[in-house]
Amino acid sequence: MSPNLARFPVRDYDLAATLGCGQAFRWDVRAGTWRAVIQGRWVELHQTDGFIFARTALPETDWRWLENYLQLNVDFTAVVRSFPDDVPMRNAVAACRGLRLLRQEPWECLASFILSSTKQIVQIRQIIAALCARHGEPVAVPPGEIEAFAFPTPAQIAARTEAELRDCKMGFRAKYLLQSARVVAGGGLDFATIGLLPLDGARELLLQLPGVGPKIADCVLLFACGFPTAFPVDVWVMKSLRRFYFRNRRVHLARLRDFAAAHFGPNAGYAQQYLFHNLRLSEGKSFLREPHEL
DNA sequence: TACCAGGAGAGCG
DNA sequence: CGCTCTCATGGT
Repeated sequence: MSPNLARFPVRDYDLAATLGCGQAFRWDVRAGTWRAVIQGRWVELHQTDGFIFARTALPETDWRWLENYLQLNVDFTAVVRSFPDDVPMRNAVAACRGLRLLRQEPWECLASFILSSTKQIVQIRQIIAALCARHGEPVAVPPGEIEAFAFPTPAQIAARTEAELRDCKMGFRAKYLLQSARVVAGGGLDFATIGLLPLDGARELLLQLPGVGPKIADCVLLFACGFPTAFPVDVWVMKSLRRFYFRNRRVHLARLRDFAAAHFGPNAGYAQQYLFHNLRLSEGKSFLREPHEL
């Protein structure tokens, strides 16, 4: 096989749901084919007949970066088996079976979710696309493909002004992104060590960054740092938990966290993603859809 | 047009 | 603490 092509056998993997569900914001889909830039590499994916097919712009000798990103080694059956056997979880798994959690780059994940607060997923995607196009490095793309950009490094963002970032339509989040970028670029936060800490200690470090509260911290811990019990609580998860487990009563975040740890088990973060998406689907929010043909 | 979005921080009692 | 208000911007 050509050195820029690869093929991975998969079971219980819904690539479209996984890439289009709003855990990562840089994927574009066209005719069932997904394109993005991961770790500075242009990559194109599609799924058919039990395989995920990958194409890169440049030759690859080692595909572990992609296998890791897609979490191909995760035993999906074991994850689902670890969920509580109750009606809300059974319904959620049935509704979005094959939805996986990705393993994203920590800085990109952190920056993306700093930009996510009180924004719709479509708008988050637009902000991040603008940020990358203006301040990220161009990457190699195959002939005929449109230009693509790496996610800007902490140093690249730290070197910008708040006004330049605001020009990417991120509003009041510009200040948070800039300040957090300067902390990370200055060595004030090391993602390599965060993954070695206990969950509470790792969360505490992230919470020190401006613009990072409990929800965003847990998104980074779950989506990028490998903490399977991190449990981001946004409005959707709150709504779902209140409806199904708290008789629609209001619940404090700390209490919710204790409940999640006790009830959802070692893959609580995975369970959270299923509850999130099942509620969104039931309320008319879809996964990322292809642009309409004219 | 009006509403609201995968929140966080500051000010208040 | 616990509550409320504000922060920018644009999709629906």
